[in-house]
Amino acid sequence: MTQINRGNAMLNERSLAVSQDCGDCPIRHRAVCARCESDELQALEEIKYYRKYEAGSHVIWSGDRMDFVGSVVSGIATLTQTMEDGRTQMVGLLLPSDFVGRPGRTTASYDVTATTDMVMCCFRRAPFEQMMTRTPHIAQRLLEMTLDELDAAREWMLVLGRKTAREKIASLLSIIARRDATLNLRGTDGPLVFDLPLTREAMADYLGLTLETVSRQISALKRDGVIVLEGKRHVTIPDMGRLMEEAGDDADGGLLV
Amino acid sequence: MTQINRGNAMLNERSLAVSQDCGDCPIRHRAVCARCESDELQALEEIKYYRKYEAGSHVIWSGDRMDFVGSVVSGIATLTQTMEDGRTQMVGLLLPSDFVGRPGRTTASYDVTATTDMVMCCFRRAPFEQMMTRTPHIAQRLLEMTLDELDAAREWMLVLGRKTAREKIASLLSIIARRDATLNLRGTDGPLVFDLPLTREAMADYLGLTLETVSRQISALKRDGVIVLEGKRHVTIPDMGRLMEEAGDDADGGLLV
DNA sequence: CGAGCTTTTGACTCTCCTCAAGTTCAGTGG
DNA sequence: CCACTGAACTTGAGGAGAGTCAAAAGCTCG
Repeated sequence: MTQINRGNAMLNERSLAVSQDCGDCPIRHRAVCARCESDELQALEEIKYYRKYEAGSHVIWSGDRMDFVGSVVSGIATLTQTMEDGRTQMVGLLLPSDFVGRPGRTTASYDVTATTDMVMCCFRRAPFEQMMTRTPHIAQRLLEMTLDELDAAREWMLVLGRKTAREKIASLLSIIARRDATLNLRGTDGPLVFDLPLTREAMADYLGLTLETVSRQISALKRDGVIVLEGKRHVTIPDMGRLMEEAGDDADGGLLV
Repeated sequence: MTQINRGNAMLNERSLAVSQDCGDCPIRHRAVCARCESDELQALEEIKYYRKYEAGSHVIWSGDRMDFVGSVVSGIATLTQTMEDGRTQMVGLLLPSDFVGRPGRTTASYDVTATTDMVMCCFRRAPFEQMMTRTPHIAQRLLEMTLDELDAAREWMLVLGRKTAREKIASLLSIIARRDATLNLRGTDGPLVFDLPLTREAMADYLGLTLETVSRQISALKRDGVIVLEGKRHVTIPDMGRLMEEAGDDADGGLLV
C-alpha cells in the first residue's frame, strides 16, 4: 500500500500556488463557476485560494472535517473507499474542472488522493454555501455536474457488476482515450495516443480486480493488437471501434451519444 | 427474462389514479417538493397528475423520449441497464419519495420497471423545468437528493467491486432492513422483520451475481443463523450487528453514521 | 390437479485470485 | 561508469469462488 504520511500532506498544503485571474482560468467554462456572470465571478474571486498537492499526497482523509470545497484546476486525483481489512475501491476519478466536496456536509466520506501533481481552486465551505443560496447559477451548475457524476457512477456499476476482466480493462482504456480526445480536441477516427495517468494498482482499484489480473489483461490486449504499448504507460489505440467492441459496448452508440 | 410487452405498459398508463391533495401526500416531506412553501405547492398541484403501474410493467424504456419526470408515491421500481447480450445490472432502487427522470435530458438512460404495484406523481417535463428555474426550493431539494443518490451509488460500487457473494447478500439485506426500520420508525436494536421486495433474479441483478449464487448464499446465511426465513420472502434478522459483520461493514459505524 | 412461475440444490467448469519469482527501469551513491 | 535499490510491472502455477447447466422442489392460480 502506498501510504504517504500525514505530515507530508500538511506540508504540501502550505506551499500555496499563486492566485490567478478567473478570466484566464483553464477550467472557466466547465467548472462549478461556468455559468457565473462577471459580478458573481468577482465575488467568488474574493473567497477563492489555490492549493498545490504533490503526486501521491492525500488531499482529504475519509472521516476528517471538511473545511473547504473546490475544483481541480490541473492534475488528477482519485476518490477511494477502504474496508477495514484493506480492500479498496475507487469510486471516482477527479479531473480538471471536477468538483471536490459536498456542500452541506462537514465530514469527508471518501479519501481523496492526488495521483499526479495537482492544483485546486478552493473555497472555504461556509462562505461558499452562503454564496450558493444567493447565486442560483452556482447551484444550477452544481446540480448539472452532480447529475453527470451520478450517470458516470451508474455506468461504472455495470462495469463492476457484469463485465469480464478483459472488458473492464477495455472499458477503462476507452474512457480515458475518449476523455483525452475531447480534452485535446482531437477526433476519435484516427489512432488515439495517450499516457495512462494511473498505476496498475490504481486501475485494479478502479475495476475491482487485482493488479496481476490488470497486468495480464493489458498484456493480452497488446498481444491481440487491440492496443500498442511503448514503455508501461504510453498507449496507442489503432482502432477505437475495435476497443469498444472489446469493452462490450455498442461501437456506434458509444461514439454518437 | 421477464419481458412484459409494451402494449401492456401503455394500457397501464391510461388507468390514472385519482388526484390527491399535496397536504395529505405521504411523501410530502421527503420528495422533491419537500421544501416548497404553500404557494409553490399550489403551482405544482396545477401541473401534477398521477399514474399507476402494475407490478412487472415497464415505466420507461432506455432510449425512449422522456416527456415527464416525477416522484414515486407508493410501491417500488428498479433502474436497470442492459448489455446487448442480455447481461443486466440494476443501478438504482426507487422507493417512495424517490425522483424519476433527469431535468434537461430528453431521452431516458435506463429502463425503469415497477416491481410492485406503483403510483407515481408526474409532472410534464417542460413546465417542471420552467418551474425549477423560478422556484429555487425545488432545485435545492433536487440537488440534495441527487447528492444522496450519488453517495448511495458509490457505496454500491464498493459492494460490486470488492465484496464476496456472501458479503453482497448481507449488504443488501442490511440496507433493506435499515430502510424498512426508518420508514416504519422502528429502532434497530431488537430483531428486525421485513418482506423482501425483490425476486432472487432482481437481487442477482443488483449484486452482480447469478440467481443461483444468490439462492445458495441466502441458504447459507439461514443455515448459519444470521437470518431466519419464513417462506421465500419473509425475513427476520435476530441480530443486526451480526448481519453487518457479515456484510463486511463496521457494525458500529454503519449504525451511528 | 396441472401449468407455469420462482426457488433450491447438485455436479462440473472456468475465471480470476493468491502466492511466488522474476523483469524493467529510474534514481542513488560508490 | 556501474552496481545497488526500490518501485512498478510481468509472468507462472495452483486453488477458490462464482458461473453454467441441469434437475427437482415449492407455490400460485386457473
